[in-house]
Amino acid sequence: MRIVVCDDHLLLLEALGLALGARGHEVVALAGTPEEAVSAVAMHRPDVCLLDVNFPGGTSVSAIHEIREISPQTKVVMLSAEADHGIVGRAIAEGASGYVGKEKPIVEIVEMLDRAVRGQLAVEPSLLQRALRPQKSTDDPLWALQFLTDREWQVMRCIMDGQTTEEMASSLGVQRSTARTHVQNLLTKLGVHSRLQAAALMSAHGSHESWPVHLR
Amino acid sequence: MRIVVCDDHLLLLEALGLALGARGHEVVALAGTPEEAVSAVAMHRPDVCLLDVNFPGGTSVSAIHEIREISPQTKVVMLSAEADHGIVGRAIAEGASGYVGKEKPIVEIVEMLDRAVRGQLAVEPSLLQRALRPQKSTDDPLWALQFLTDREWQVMRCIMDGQTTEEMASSLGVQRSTARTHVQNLLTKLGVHSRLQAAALMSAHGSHESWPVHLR
DNA sequence: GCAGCAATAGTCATTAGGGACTAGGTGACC
DNA sequence: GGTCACCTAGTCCCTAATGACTATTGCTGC
Repeated sequence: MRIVVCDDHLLLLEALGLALGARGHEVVALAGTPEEAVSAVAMHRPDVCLLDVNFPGGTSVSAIHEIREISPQTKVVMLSAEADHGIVGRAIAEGASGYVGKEKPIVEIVEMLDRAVRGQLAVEPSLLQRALRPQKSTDDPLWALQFLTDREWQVMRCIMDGQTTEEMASSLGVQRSTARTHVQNLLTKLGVHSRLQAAALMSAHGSHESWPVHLR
Repeated sequence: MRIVVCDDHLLLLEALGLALGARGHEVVALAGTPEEAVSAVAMHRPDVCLLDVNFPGGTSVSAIHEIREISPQTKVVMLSAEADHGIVGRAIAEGASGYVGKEKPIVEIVEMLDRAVRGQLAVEPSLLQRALRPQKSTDDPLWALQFLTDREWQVMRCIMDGQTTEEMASSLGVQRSTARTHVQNLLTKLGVHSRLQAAALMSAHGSHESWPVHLR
């Protein structure tokens, strides 16, 4: 197998390259960022790209799409540090062929890469089940987040910073009544009754992942 | 060098073992948890133990102490995924000889291990500087956390959950006036003026690390 | 026994926050 | 040109939260 590996931990990158090389596979490129991975794939057209999911702003997930477009014969297998079940489904939906955790032994990872190259889906059945179950339904506490406007996301950040209405108004450059309206709309959309609950909602359910990309 | 490696990602564990082996070092044991690392060190008495800091509840840091006690000739070098500057100082204070990030190339990690074995401190100067600067002084926003009582930590958890005073009172099994007093004392101790600010303080500055161990 | 702390409970006055509205201005889309 | 979504700004009324207190109980350590 000809492989491109992408991870932000140089240590893992090099070590994994060695381990895969020792098993008779050819690691044609090491990438430290999804962008590097995309250009490496464009250049080398590998059989498979092993891509760490843990990059800020969902760059990994969007990289899947680019890679599949640039080099359709290249399968993409996601590599995850934590068992971040939520992202499995999105990765597969974007075109990834597999998803494997870093807690797995190398033999299993190689096995997954092999399955991906053979055209099979290389995901643990239990993970796949869990990814398919919660169909992003309206009873999800985070379902409503997608309806927040940009301004409301800014207001959300102010809330997360513990600002009062007046601080919020001055940092947004509007009247306090306006800031108040934004807060109120935000609370209504989220179905909560206080800013504190809104903050709790965000910090409890992976605030980072649900944050819109263009607003950090 | 005879090395014990401890990380919860089996992938990194194995790959790192291979990479170190390929450079002529002997990895005598791989450990998936700090506890395993401690017993592995007790059994093999290695020159150095490479220990991932990323274990919940600060088990890594306490493992340093145990390792140093069981096998004083064994140097401990911490391995970190994120540049978690805050923990560098604690690790060194507990007896670690070094601290290196996973984003470093293997040659540099081997170099650090070598320096640790030679009795030198194997920490990036910039990290060490940053670790020594904020002397846990009273101007640290988290300095006051150590003065919170157990009850106040429970109240803090209620606040983080977005509960109102009444919800808090019923979940703590006290009168609302009592819950109120606890909240007020908590706010005063933290030097903030609202529960939202308290929550922001906790979620912004690594809420997990500063939480007392016996209360999760 | 007494000092000190924590937990409990209460008071009063003030401010901030929230619910439910209305409404003007803007830009996008059909 | 009209509709719609969004940002803006305002009102009235009420509840929740905060600040600043006092006070009792129970436990711990000297």
